[in-house]
Amino acid sequence: MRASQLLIATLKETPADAEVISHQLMLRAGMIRRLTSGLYTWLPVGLRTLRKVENIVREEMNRAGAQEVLMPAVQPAELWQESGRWEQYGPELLRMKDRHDRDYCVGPTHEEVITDLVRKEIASYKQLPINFYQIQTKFRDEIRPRFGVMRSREFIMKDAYSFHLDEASLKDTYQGMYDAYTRIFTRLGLDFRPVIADNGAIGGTGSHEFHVLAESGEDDIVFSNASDYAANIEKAEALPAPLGETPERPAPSEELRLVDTPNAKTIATLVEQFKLPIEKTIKTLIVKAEQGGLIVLLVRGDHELNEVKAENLPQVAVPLTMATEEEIRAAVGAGPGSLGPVNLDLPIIADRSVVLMSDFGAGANIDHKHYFGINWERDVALPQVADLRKVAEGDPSPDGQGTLLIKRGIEVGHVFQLGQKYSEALGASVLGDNGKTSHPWMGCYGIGVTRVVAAAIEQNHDDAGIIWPNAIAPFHVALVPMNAHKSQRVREESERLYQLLTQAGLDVLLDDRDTRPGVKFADLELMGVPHRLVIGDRSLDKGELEYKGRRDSEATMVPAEQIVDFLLEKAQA
RNA sequence: CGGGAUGUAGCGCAGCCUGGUAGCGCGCCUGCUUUGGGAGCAGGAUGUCGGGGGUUCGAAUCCCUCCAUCCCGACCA
Repeated sequence: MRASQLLIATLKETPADAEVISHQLMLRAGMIRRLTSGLYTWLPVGLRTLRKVENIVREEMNRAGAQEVLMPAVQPAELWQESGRWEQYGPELLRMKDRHDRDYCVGPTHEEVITDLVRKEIASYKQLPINFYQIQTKFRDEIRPRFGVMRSREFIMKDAYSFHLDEASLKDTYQGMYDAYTRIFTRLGLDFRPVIADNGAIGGTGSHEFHVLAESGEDDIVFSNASDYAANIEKAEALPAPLGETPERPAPSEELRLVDTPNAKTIATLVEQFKLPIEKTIKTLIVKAEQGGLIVLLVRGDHELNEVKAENLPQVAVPLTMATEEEIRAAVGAGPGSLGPVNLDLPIIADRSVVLMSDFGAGANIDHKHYFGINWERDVALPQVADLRKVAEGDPSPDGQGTLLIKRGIEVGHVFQLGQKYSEALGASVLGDNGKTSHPWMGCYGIGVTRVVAAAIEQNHDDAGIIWPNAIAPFHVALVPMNAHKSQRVREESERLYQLLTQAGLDVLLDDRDTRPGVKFADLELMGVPHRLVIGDRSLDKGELEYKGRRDSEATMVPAEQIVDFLLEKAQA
């Protein structure tokens, strides 16, 4: 590619509405432009990288035995009504009508369509297992699109769906996909971790997310410092004590007393005003119950509620909804800020750590009053116990080895054992070797292709711009001729190298623009081209070429006759 | 959905408080010079001042309203 024939739409200044670095750099490098909220046009330079990501994903999916299909982006409401998700899916589902007033949606995912295909095309166990994938544009009407292409409304996703006669076969393919994902993200040159994930509302038996580690990530990932345990914080179990140890509740040492706390509406002020250790306080959260009415969740003052764990409790209404102040007053007689377990006539579920507390403080369910010196059993009956809290750094690892660290991650992939939910709902069935029909077991496997591009930048950039891993760079190498307008030799040598390197299989950008070298250097660095060759009379006199890697601080001289091998090696690293 | 902010040339911004007919930097176009790190000089083009309504002799500026975008929140007692 010649730069003179490429839209190099670089920007010197950072557009004001770009928050994260990948969004800023994608705009500045001329990779994308925003059309409107959550919708982006991919410019030529950006598209080259996007296609490279797609191709790596495609190659590895094929290698893993999946078959590529392409399903419609627009889907009929009927299918979604069959699966029950037309009602279930909230406003994220973009719905529309055609000229005949029939309902459609723009697919945020394709379980329904693929299951429909399978129920029509697959009839025998002999055709199983089978795994279909596509690379498709999805639409999710996010409440708040942000971070550019990282959380946009329209995005490209690789989604795969596998079908199996039994659970064992599903687990087999699941492992195959897990391995394929590991190969994909390794080839993409990303620093990633597979982590145990929550199954969410879909249910199923197991799932892993693949996260790219980056400060700007939207998820908290927990790791053990002593084993390979890694999980989304949503899923990480909070142990009451390190495995093998039996936690004990200290004996009471204080009397129960009612204290006036007129200004203590939060844990923070309570701790500050009454010199109470924060781990001797309780947060009393009141949420809507599944059966109607309210239910109380207790978490230690220094802990945070894990919303997903709460939602997974059968008694708690989904989605988790905090009671309003009016509802609390009607049920308790006191307002938020003065709530506690003593004399509380509502069902209570306490976190594991809460029932290990003694001599603690909590609201008295009387406005502006708290009880201090509360002890279980003596002052209030032990409630139902559950794992409710988010783990914190330093907690014991759930696998019994070491303690937990927390890092931020960007979710770029998700593998999921779906079970039979969709095959049952849509009535997909196959005949087994015993002559009986059964609903196939399903797995689904997603990769956020557009998000991968942003995640790669979050992980690979410096002050000058993007630093692409070789595998997804828009160009492997840029040729910068010096003084081309004066030196015929430089022009000819640049052309020759361009042909030579291109024929060697490299993606080469010949910067033949009529601008000053400084402009070219700055643009090429911004765009993240990993390798640069300067062709000038000075070095040609010595039979050399000047090479500089994007991360190098100094250029190095390379004998001209070795340049192809030299670059081939560099571009594979 | 709640709170905050912003909307002026392609991009980044000033002007608004105190109304008088729009400006700066970058970019863009022309010419000359320049060519190893975002060139210099000279000349030039580009704005429904987010939309609509109102106040006024007069509105980018004041008032009302709508829209769009961004940020924060929607996990807290």
